[in-house]
Amino acid sequence: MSEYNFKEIESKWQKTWKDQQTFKADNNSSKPKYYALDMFPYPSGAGLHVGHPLGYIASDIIARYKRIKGFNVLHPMGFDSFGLPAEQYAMQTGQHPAITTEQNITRYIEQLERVGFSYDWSREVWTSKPDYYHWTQWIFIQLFHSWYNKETNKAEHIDSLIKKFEASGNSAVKAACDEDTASFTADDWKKMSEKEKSDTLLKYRLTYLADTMVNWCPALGTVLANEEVVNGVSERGGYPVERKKMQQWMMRITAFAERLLQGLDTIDWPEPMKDMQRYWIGKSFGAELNFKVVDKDITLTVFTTRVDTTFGVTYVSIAPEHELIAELTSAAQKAAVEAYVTQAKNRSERDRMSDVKTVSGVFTGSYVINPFNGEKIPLWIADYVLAGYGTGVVMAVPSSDERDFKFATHYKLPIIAVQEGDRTDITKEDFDPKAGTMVNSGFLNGLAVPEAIQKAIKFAEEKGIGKARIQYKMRDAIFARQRYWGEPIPVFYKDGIPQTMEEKDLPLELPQIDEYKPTATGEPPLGRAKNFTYKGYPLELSTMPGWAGSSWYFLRYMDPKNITRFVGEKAEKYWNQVDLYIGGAEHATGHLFYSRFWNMFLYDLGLVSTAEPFKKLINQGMIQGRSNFVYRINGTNKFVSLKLKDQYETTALHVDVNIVHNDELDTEAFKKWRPDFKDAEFILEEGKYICGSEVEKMSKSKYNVINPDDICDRYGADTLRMYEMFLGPLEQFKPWSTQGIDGVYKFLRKLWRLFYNDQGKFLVTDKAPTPEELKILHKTIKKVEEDIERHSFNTSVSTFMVCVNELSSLKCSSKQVLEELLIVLSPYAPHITEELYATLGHKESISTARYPQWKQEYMTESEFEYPISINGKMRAKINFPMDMPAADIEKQVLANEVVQKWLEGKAPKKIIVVPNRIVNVVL
RNA sequence: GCGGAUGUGGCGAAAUUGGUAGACGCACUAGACUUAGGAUCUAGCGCUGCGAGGCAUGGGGGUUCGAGUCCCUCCAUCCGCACCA
Repeated sequence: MSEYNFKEIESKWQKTWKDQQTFKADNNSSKPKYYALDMFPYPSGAGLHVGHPLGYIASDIIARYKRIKGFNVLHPMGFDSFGLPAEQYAMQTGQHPAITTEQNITRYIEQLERVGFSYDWSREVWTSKPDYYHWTQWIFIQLFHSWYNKETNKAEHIDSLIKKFEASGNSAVKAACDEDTASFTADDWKKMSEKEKSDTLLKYRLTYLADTMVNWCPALGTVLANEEVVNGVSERGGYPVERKKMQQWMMRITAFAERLLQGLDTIDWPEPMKDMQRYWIGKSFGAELNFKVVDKDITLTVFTTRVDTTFGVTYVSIAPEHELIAELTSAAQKAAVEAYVTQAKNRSERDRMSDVKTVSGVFTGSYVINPFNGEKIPLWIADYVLAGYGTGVVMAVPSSDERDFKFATHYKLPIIAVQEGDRTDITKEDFDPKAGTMVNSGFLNGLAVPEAIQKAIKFAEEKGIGKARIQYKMRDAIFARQRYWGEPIPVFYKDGIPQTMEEKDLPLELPQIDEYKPTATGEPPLGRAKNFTYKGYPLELSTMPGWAGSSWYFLRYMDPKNITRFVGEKAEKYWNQVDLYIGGAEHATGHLFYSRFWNMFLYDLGLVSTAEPFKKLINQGMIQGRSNFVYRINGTNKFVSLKLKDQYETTALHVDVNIVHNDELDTEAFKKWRPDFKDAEFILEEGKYICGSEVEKMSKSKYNVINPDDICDRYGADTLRMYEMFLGPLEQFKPWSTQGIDGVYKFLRKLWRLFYNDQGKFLVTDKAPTPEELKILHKTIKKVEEDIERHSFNTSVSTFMVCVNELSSLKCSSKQVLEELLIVLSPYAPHITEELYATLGHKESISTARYPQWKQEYMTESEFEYPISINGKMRAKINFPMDMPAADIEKQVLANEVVQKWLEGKAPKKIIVVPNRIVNVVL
């Protein structure tokens, strides 16, 4: 072969790897293990674009690197194949989502294989396959039969809770449970009916049914999770979303709040990612305080982080959704309150968000007593109070809280300063509510804020009017969607009591239905299934949300074919934990959070060996598209070039980036692109039509999608891989551009020419390497190893380029040198290195080679060229032996004539010699 | 508003613990070889100046013999959260 024929080479090796199962991971290996994982994709109809493989290439480099470093590597791929788009498509066309999904996956696999990933395809999982969701359902059942014991601080089987109830009721039980759980004795428990017992236990189960306010999307006919609602409309489709009370399956993730928070300190994740999760959990320290309602037998409890300001409370405000509002409203205020509550409830999420600045509220007519000073203060309803956080009741301290201040000013409520520097009437800029010492605050006067808080809590606890409390922002997760294309929930209802199916009867397969829409009576699509029952009882009609299957798939890869367990014990112990997880930062509060939750739960049950599923996480940045535009003069079929467009009234239109080269439009191709442009005319600048450009998300509708197959056709997979790495730091967001891909392609051809000249003559010899060649090689081995360990892939590509340039200008032909270079390069460019490695006479794949050990002795220099700086300016360069003492260097520097010239006869104040770095002369 | 990230040539970017800023690649310029070149090779390429030199890492200030790197401050862009008491 005289030319670098990447097409032939790549298809040959991809076939060989597949046939010989080169990358099959071994579950019975004595080697150390390494688990490198990509976030598996949702297979969309559009196929892969060049942005998808970015993270996959990085993890593949690491997987291949670890293999030649002697690890047994698990590097799997699969598909998150339940999801809304396939279902939407089914609703429009009637095609079963399973068919759509399978077609898309087939296409994804084809595309992935062309890039030459070293996946162990024998472990492929799809979340929509019954043999997979069997175990998703099984985990759901385990959650249902568990509760969270705050004493042992872990999840336990529900039986241990029932025993406690039987022995002594629930008063001594410390558990994560619903807020409204009433207390009962052992006798009460025994007297309860089946239904009552079931209802009680639901308040403790880790997955439970509850009436909650949900985000209901009428257009999609389903509830949505908070993170699926963006700006008051659905993330997918952009349909309006409203608040609605519905009975839903929930996951008691809040039980794990503290451990999910603490666990962050034990894992190697990007700090911004941890911060997002910390913020999502939203832990705050504070206290609850009781406010007795005047003339009523009601006490309202508030949560506050600033008990120290209690003397400054001038009113108490309550959320419009609060259950006690009717009881708390006086006859005189009844009409006003009802009107306000109705209006507040009907306000959509979107209105509320776009309108955070307006204050609104209404007086209830009731008063409460400030527990610190016994003063009577009014009780207001205000929609800035959230029903779902804390107790839904807030003590308002206008002098120290921005919102309370606004509200008090608006409704002319009194304001009492409780700290030095507090504002009482006008808004002061630079107001720090934690700075001043306490005033007007009885026993707290003169204290600084932290001490005042401690003293106030102590006071409240002693008086029995309140206590310290830790509050989290995080809410329990809704675990049901009224959709078809998801895991059926393995629950049936016997006399209205929810029960889980027997494990031996799993999986509960998705039934066939004739249409994928909700039923006429508003039931989910599963309501259309015939005989959808279990033991004669009706089954749950909701399905699981999208994150169910993805919350544990990393465990299934360890033992994907196991039919008796979600993962075999031995396999789980061996693979243990994902060593490196690469994926997008957009999953911070979704997938990554839920996966940690499920894994921690399984850990409590002794089913997995590590509490945290992902030891190290890297976020790859998104590759954006670069769109091109043409400018059509309004009302004509004339197009004007970029610089001249301001002289006309024009409309910018996206143009297919494939008919634009370096922003110059191929006008002939443009005329053929779409029929209505057949007769297009152009106003050119300097004989060219120049297009405008913009960086946007890659999408079909913007005609800016670059397909990896096209790059593979033109330059080959090895070039694609190296170029994507060369583009810049992995974490960075960057627009796709092929400017520069030639440089990478040239590099690979240059590498090829080290082995074969233009006539196809094999150049490699058994000649002993020269010291210079060894130095170049070993510098490269060391640098690339360091780069991979710190995930700086872009600099490695540069290192390889320098190495090949230098070897080629030395006309290096040494087999020893070239072979070691190939091994080091193989994770980046697996096909070409595999081919060349074979031409050196190897029968085994290069992935079985060992990463060469770099040796300092080849790199050691005898001399170092010192830059000499005078007063911080570089003025000369002088060579000195590596181990020369600083004092000798000093003397010789002063004797140097160039230095003398710059010194102009003056004696230096001091001379700083940094060995093997620099000599600095200070005048 | 709160939290986070980023800012270096015409462009993508390097600079790992403060030590010759701009490695490597693209684009560009000149030359060589060639019937030709979207091939290959050689050289040049931050700005400014004829030159010695001077000026340059978003702006301003500081620490240091020495700052892209550390500290203060301001600005711009992007991302996440957003009435969380």
